[in-house]
Amino acid sequence: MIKDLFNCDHVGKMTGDKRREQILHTAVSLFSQRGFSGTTTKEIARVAGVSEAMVFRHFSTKSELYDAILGDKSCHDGIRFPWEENPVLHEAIKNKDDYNVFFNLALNALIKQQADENFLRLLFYSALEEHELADRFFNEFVARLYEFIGGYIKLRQNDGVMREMNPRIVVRAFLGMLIHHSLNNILWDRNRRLLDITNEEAAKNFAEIILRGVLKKV
Amino acid sequence: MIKDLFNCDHVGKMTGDKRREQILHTAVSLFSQRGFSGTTTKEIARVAGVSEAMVFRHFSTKSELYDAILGDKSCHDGIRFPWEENPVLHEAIKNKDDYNVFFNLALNALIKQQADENFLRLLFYSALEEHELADRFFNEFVARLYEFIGGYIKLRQNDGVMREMNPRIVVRAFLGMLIHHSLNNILWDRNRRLLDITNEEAAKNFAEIILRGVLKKV
DNA sequence: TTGGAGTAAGTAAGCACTTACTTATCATAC
DNA sequence: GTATGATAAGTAAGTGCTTACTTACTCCAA
Repeated sequence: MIKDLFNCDHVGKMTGDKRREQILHTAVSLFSQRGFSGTTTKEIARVAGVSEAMVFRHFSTKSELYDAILGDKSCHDGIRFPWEENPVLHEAIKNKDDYNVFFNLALNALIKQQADENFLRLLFYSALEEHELADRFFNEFVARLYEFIGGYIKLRQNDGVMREMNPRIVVRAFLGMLIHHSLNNILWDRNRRLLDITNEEAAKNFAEIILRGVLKKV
Repeated sequence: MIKDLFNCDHVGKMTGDKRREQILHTAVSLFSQRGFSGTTTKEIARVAGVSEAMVFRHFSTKSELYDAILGDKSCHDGIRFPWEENPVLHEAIKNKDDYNVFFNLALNALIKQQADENFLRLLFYSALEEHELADRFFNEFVARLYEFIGGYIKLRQNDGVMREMNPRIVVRAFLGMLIHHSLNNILWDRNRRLLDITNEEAAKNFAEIILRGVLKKV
């Protein structure tokens, strides 16, 4: 019963691919909690419910196990762009509905970051530890996000409704609010002592602030 | 000569206190670069230019060495409030010169964060590793910062010049811009590929955005 | 001559990783 | 249907090296 619900706890033999995937997910979870050097292969094996030798059958070194995260499907799920499969955002952009563009971007980001706490932790660990993962995420995701949001701002500047200023500074300010808010909730203020608001409230306020900051008239 | 410049490299005997301090500073530097579990006592000793036994004479365990950072003077230098010894900010607050209040807060924060990269890295490592340092910094510094800036916003709301909204959300948005910008410069975009601006430019733009976001009329 | 600064050379436990072996699975031959 | 054998999943018990930490000592200035 329970084994069916948590298919990771499956006891007995598994197919190679399934076991590999399970070890990888266990590793991601542990690396995100304790970092690379804070995680031991012994513990990965223990949590995955196999012997240490099995870990090394599937991944020849601990580093290779970390590197394999890059190629993992669920990792690339974390790198899903906001404009993909988001008809509401598409509509808002088409209609040049500035508030809903920024509100939607904010809300989506906050929800995703909240749901994938582990991925955010992993990303920060890998940035501090200067692992390729951080670099790749930056180049493949963040850089494109800057182009996308920056592009929209430039468009609205050409329309004459937004003030002339470096669009990328606006993007940095906006993403700063979002990431900092998530980081507070995940890392520093888990019990919401300083600020306890819903994602909707946060998205609404951040969208308002950034728009008033950049629009010529509200 | 060099030994005088870098008083840490002093060879030969030192007084106990001086050696203790030097080992501590070496440790802070290494912990901030590689995290707690990524740093070995052997390397701390090597970089400090003493035997490992000396490290354990001054600090009975590796953890105690980490904990000692909390009590270190230079750590509390990192925790220096923006309203201390900053007459320009004081003046701006007294005159209710909103732009200069926020511009000053931003510029000071950015300069300090840039100068003390190591401290920021240490703070993030300790937050991820759930070390007391992060908690203490949050309670002693961040919480008070929220009260201070939030208090100013509330004051200006009572004056009728700022919109009615949760002041703490504004503080979060503002600090988010600042910290995220520094984090980008330190961690992800060291060569300023995405955005290459001076601290003054950043402070000016961030102050403008947050003020337009919260003021009734600019 | 004594007390504190300093070290060389340990120790036990823990680390990433290996070896030599045992079990389960399943297609095929009978 | 059942025995068989190849193959892949799995492990217990290591390997040598590194880790945090200790011991038993030397050196030197006051």
